[in-house]
Amino acid sequence: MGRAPCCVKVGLKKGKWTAKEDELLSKYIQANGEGSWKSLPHNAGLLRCGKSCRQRWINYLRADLKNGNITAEEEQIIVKLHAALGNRWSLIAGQLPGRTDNEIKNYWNSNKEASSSSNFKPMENVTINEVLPLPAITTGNVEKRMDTLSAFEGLNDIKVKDELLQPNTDMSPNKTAAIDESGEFISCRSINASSVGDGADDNLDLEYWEI
DNA sequence: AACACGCTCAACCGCACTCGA
DNA sequence: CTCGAGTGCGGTTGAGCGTGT
Repeated sequence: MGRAPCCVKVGLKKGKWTAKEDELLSKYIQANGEGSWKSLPHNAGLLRCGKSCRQRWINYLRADLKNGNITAEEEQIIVKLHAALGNRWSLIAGQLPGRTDNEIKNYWNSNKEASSSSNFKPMENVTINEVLPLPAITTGNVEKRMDTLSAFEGLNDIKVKDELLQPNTDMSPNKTAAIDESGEFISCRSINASSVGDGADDNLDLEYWEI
């Protein structure tokens, strides 16, 4: 027996939003600000649940949203960030001003066949030798900072210093990102978890985005 | 013209997390 | 410390639309 749906109250509306509902929601938030989603529908005169209002506002009504298709530049960023972060759409959206997690998720699900195949190659000649902080990623009011591995090319074997193989707080060990000195994402996925912590000479199953 | 099929995307659902009492 | 309400997030669904036959 699961948790009851959020819109279980009798009379709450579901489905497509009307222009009138959008107007009510927009006006209320412009006057009173975001937050208190639970009570917002009642206060704004909407027969919707709070979650529905929040989602509608965040994904479609916010003034700073970008209209139009994902650009080639944005696509590149999405692919790289997805390789680094996996399906963490809100984090990815945080790096693309004007885009929402839902929009990026839909885009990815529609294009993943084209995006996921040929651009990743086995990583060679790389030693991961330093842990660097990523720039802070902000989602909503929450700022998240992640430790990552930094990869440098030009060495013969794939080695990771043992002391660097520590799970960070934001990613599981097999979903660790790597960035180069300039902050570009290079190595982003498929660190074999069984290798983590086994020693400096472990060969890791790494793949990277070829810049 | 009619139907089938595939794609897009808005919206829903439920779990996870946060925070205050 | 525990619990519960509120909120955030990612997965999934399904209506609508375009395209091919």
